Amino acid sequence: MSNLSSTIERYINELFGSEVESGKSSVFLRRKELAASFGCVPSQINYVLRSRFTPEKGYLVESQRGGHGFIRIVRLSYENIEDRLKHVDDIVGESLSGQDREKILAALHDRGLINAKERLIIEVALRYADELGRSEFDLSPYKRGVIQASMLRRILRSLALA
Amino acid sequence: MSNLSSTIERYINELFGSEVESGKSSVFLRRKELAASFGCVPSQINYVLRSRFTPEKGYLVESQRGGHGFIRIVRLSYENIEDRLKHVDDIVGESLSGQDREKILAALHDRGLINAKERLIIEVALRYADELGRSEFDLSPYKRGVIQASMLRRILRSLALA
DNA sequence: TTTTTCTTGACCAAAACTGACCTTAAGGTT
DNA sequence: AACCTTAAGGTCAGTTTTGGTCAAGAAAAA
Repeated sequence: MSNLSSTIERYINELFGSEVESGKSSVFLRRKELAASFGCVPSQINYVLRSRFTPEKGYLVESQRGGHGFIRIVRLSYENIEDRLKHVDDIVGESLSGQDREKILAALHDRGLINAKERLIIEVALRYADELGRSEFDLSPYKRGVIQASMLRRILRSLALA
Repeated sequence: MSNLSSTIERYINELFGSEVESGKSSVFLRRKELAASFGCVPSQINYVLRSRFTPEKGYLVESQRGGHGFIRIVRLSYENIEDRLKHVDDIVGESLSGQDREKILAALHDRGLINAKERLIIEVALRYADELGRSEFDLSPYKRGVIQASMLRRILRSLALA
């Protein structure tokens, strides 16, 4: 529990403050300073970012090297995560056929969980994965469906956090 | 907080003014004057242009040496579909490294071509493809980059057409 | 015991900035 | 014209300042 990474994670979360509702808040860090203040090597910070502040969890991380470099963590809001997450596993099964895909995306769109543009992006990504699995890796339709299902689950999870 | 380059970048952006809707606006500079007014060497201006006013960010830079020399920065707009498609192919190369991915998505986000949520979806989809290519199919980093590049191209093309 | 997560340090990459040296254009001089 | 001078801007390599990556070992969890 009280390992360094979790401590640093907690510290960064405190930096975000308690403004739970704001749609999109962000925090700036200096890698070297942060590492120094926790008495660890700088790459430890990268580890924390890589393992805790991922897009899959609703965060975007940007950075700049060189003089006045920085690390910026963007959090895309944070509300009734539980509810929305619950839907995701309900809605997306183990494997997704082409027809499932359309039906599910239509349903998500209807329910207002995604808008038209988001639906388009997801659709294109899933179809590309399907096509690649067929033409490049010669996968069975079922396996391709499994891949699409996990990709969709990931996207929806990250969206649920966002 | 900010470095010189970013300050100069901001200044130039102010020169463009807020006429967001004029199809193709441009700005003229004298390199030496600008450098003098920011108290830096002239080549600093070239650095700012090279790093901030790139085609990827939607700009073209022209210049003329000699007496009455100048630097002209043109802000491009992509009104018709062909231009947008061409721009997509322009900025997404053959293969994408993890850093290319972040840079391109950040640039598209900055320019308002995608919003934070859309960026998150794309990011998660690309990362999933990358991870799958690595852990499931044991692909080389380059090949994984190729896959991500084509996936991103498809997504952006579909958005350009929409 | 096996697997996953954490931690570290050596090495790498990129951004910012500077200054010495190069190229090009305009306009005057011969 | 041909040449020279002056007034731009361009390039490049070196330095400094950050952050990034990766692999190996330690610690914790399963």
